[in-house]
Amino acid sequence: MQDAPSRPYHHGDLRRAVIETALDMLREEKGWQFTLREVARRAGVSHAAPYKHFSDKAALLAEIAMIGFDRLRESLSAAKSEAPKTLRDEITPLARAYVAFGTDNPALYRLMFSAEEGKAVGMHLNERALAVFDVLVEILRRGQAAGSIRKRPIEGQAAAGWGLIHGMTMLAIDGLLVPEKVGSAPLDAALSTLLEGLGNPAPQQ
Amino acid sequence: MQDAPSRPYHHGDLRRAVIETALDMLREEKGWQFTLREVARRAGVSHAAPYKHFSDKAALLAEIAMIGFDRLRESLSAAKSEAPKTLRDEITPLARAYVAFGTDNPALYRLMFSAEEGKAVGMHLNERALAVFDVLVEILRRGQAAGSIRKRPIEGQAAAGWGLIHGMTMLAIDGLLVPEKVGSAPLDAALSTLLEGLGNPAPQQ
DNA sequence: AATACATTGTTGACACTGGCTACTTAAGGG
DNA sequence: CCCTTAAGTAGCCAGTGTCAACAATGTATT
Repeated sequence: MQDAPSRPYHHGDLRRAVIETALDMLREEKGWQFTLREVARRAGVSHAAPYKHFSDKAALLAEIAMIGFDRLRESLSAAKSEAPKTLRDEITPLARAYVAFGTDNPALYRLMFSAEEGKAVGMHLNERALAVFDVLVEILRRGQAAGSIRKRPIEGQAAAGWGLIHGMTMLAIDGLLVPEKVGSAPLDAALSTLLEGLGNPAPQQ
Repeated sequence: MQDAPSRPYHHGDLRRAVIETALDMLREEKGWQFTLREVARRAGVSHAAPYKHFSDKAALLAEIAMIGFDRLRESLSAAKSEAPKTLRDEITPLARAYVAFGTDNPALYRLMFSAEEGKAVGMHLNERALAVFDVLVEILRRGQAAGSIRKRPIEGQAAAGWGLIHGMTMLAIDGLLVPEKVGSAPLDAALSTLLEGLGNPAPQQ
């Protein structure tokens, strides 16, 4: 990590630098144009340098998408509340963190869910995506065990949860959650409806 | 509409043909690479011909996105049941038609929700997108009036509905609704949860 | 009917970008 | 001192959007 005014011939840690630069680009531009040359340019290296670390554009993209899922998971872990009293207390911060991740990294989030960007990679990618799904399943399972959640097939409940959050995230990214139509806090409102669908009639608010 | 072996110099209705060809392409390829030249090629005209009907690539794209929303609306109208007895009977076919539209036209659906593909167009595009939203609001409003739906702010309920359907559609397009994780009929299951969140406790199933 | 005009196509080219591939050059490690 | 690694330079090749000039066809006007 040398910061010498005249950079040394060898960058030292270009692989990481390229990934970081790419992530920065995806954070800034919603518009999804991603060129290797541009990444190299912004990383301050020649346009062919990345090829020493990534066999292919698709390879870089795939790795970035995976990292995206990892970071999403970190965001969710960080947002996890310690001793949630109600299901709402448990889910709300997670949902907010999820949507925030999407709106903070619009192009990255789209990339993560574009699939078929490498076929063979698809498997691993799906694994990581479905790992996020598992977090939700876990919460619901505990909720059912504790009796705060209706006894329904968990997959269906989790599908509803993931679908809702994913959908709200996408709509938010696309600027479609305009307040005039959808109210001031659409996510919270939607969550309320979801929670009423998940929770047992009695105890929940 | 002449089918003469040697096509006449003038296509006759190229504008429509270009749009139709483009829609075909978007229906086939999930992978979202869309070039004017390819459209022209497949439409059987020279690569510059489309410029007589569309000032710009963005213009064509914008028009196609709008048509996409129109067709989505038609699909929904066609799926509307006549005399639905329950809220579930009313919403299920609509939701299925919505998701089916997405999975049948993956690239088109993505295009419709990519926004910023023309800025100025964004307004009109959003109008049409939100028109779909209004369909949902209408159903919910009647449901509330009839007493089959909880009295909550409608925007929130509609946001939950749209978010859920949109999210499920996206997940389906991306092949993320794998049965092992998410069950055999994830949409129906998710709808059940949603409906339990929307409906009043007593009458609903 | 003949001619002018507007439409709608074709051809060809330009500018540019972008992925990728040699080949060359620096630097560090055995 | 050599050899591997990691960077730079140069360039190829394929596309793409777009424009300008030309050709065919239909339409209106005289």
